[in-house]
Amino acid sequence: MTSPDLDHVADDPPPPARRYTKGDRTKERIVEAAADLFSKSGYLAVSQRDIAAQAEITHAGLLHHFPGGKDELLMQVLERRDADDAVVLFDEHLDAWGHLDQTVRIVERNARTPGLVALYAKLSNEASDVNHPAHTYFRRRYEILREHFATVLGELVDRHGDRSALDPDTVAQQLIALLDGLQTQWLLAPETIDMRARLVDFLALLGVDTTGWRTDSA
Amino acid sequence: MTSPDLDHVADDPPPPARRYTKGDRTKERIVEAAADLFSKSGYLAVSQRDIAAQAEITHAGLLHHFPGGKDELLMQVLERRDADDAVVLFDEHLDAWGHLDQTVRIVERNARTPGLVALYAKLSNEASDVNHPAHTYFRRRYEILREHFATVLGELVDRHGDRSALDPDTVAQQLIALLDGLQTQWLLAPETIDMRARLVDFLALLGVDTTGWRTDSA
DNA sequence: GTCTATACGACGATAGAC
DNA sequence: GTCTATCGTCGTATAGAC
Repeated sequence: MTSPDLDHVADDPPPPARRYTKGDRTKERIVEAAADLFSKSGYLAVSQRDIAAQAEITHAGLLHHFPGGKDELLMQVLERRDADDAVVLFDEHLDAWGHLDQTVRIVERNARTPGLVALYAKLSNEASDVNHPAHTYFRRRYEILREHFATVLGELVDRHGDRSALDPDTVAQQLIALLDGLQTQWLLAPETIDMRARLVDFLALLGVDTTGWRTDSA
Repeated sequence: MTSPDLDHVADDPPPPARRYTKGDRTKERIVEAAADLFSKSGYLAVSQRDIAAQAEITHAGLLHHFPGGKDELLMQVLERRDADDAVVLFDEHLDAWGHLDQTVRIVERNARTPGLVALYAKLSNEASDVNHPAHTYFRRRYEILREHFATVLGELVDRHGDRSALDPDTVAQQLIALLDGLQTQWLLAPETIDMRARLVDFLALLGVDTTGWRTDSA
């Protein structure tokens, strides 16, 4: 799937509460430009020079701030988006049903931001190579997601005891797989698939009460 | 998912039953080299010069046979693999249950060929861009797959009438999504997931009798 | 029809001046 | 902190030898 998560993934030491320097503002501009271009054209189609131009800096100037080049920029963009999603996904005030509801909402939002969704989808596959700059990031990401949904689904299975044969952890893997796979099809041919409806169908199949969600508006 | 399909996708006019020329053999060597390198290193990491070198030909010589460069080579590699899978997937002597059984077998085989699986996975996401050389190919591919599984699932739903509320076409979308998504997780962290077992779980959830399949050997 | 030689512009990367 | 200059490699293209 596309966005949920992290802060957790990038658990750097807390930033030393420094003052904003000129370089920080330049960095900001560069990351902004990178996010914009990545979302529009994908990761691989964008060059360092493109990003530098949009940030109104030289190609070499960009590399001064981000020696890792596109890879490093990419991580910045990912972590930035993740911070947003972590807020809604890991809200401790929600019960299991509420968490699934949030998941549906994230799917709905994703359907409105194809650029970033496509970026995540491409990356999560590129990153299967152990040498890819985002490999560790995505491994951690899926680990956290699986844990999250296993907990959520575990609670729901306990409540509707009728399906107690289902193992929360493996069902979580299935749920995540479904979300990812739906996105692949949706990105390829948006008019042929209703991601939200298919997700709700699956939850219904699991025995989750989806009344109020079930609007098959494809 | 990774491989099933086509001949159907590349519906060129039947080849004019020509004799093998020297160039055909060279083409063969080049496609072989491309398939090998793509599987090992992915599509984007491989250069035309790499392929040419492995095929023992000049970079420009390669372009004589494949003016479209890597893109054209890519399609050759894809269609070659597809020809194999079409045989087992679209076998008309099989009933619906047999077709699902073949699907499970393909998943098992995929688990033994990570290179090509990774290539397909990366491509099916890269190809969401309408300008990608394989965009049309993948659209067609998913269309055929959905049709195929809709038919298969439709028959099974008819037999076990108890779940007749399920729409074969949308369930087919879910099944394909599951297969794709499981691969993403498996490529990223093979030791954490059993693709075959998760597929069988899903089929069981649909009410398909999976006795004899259920070997949760993760 | 098969292939080599050669060149072009854009890329990621680095060194060093200001 | 930002620049210019330069490197080797990439995909692409063309001219012409065999």
